[in-house]
Amino acid sequence: MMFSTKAEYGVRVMVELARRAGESPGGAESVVPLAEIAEHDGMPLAYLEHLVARLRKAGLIDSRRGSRGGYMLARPAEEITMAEVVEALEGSIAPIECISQGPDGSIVCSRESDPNHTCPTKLLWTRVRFSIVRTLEDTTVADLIAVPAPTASIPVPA
Amino acid sequence: MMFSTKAEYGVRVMVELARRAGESPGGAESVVPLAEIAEHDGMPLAYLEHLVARLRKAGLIDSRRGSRGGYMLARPAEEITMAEVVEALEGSIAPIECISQGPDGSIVCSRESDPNHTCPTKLLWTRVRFSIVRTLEDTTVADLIAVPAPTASIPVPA
DNA sequence: CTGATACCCTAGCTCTCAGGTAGGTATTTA
DNA sequence: TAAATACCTACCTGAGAGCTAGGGTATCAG
Repeated sequence: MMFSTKAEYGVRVMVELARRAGESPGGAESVVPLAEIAEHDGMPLAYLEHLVARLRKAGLIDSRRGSRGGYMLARPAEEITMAEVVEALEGSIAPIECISQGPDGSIVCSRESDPNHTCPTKLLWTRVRFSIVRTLEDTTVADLIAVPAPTASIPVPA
Repeated sequence: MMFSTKAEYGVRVMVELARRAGESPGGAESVVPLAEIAEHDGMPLAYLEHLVARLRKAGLIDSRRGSRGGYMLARPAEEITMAEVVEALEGSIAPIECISQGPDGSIVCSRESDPNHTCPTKLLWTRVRFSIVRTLEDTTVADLIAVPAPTASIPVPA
């Protein structure tokens, strides 16, 4: 297990916001109260509030306070990648503790404090990290709202 | 952080075994005592013993007991993939707790106990898992023993 | 204005588990 | 036999995931 439920829950919130954004019949902004999402998906409201705070600080969602308030996506669902969402929730994406991304974008291995002792596994973790990031960047919120209908193609066990 | 030091240490052990296998001048089998690797890489010996036990049970290394005993790779370094190593150490590869691989190879989401409620994030985690596994399968122990000079940047496969 | 709604913030709680220690037994070589 | 080494089981401990608690603050309906 690698990502925590922070990513799990957070992504589900984003998907739910995107779904309801398409629902609004008039020109309404369609802000969604968090309690509604929490109940719909069976996630603890108080915990979601923490995650949503991170998403807001990352500029991925906007909020409206007060009665009739709630949250909405800050940008169209097609323009929000999972890389942004996951990074906002989990922090910098690193497949293993010793690997991180420096401010200049280069991959840094904390085992290599001694410069003439390169870490043999750095190549592996760099590759893994790259493939994860690329996959997350290639998937947007919009990709996840179009889940196929549960009716067809799912065989019901006897 | 996603993989633990189990993967980190275990991979380093495999690489070290591969390196010393190429050293033997005669036709010697070149078994390596674990204490030697532990000291060379600065890893705790008692902890390594646990990890090595997993690698042995997975058939990735062989052992010889008694004085002058030690460990050696069970197969050529080119034929041992990181997917095997990491899976032996960490268990089944899953990017998140709710996702796992069923016995038939299909990806299972534990949130989908209710068959008419498909999990919207399953697509994402499936994609991420697939990209991780593919990267691990494409990298062998042999790829890591040839560490480039500290100067060069690290290439990433397309 | 007043209350209800719902966002927003800070603290702290609990249980799991990564990461490691300890101490013993079995097996081989010299 | 003595030393070296693999092998096994049990235990310990700090940190962090995954919450809960309880307040504060902005906004809107009436």
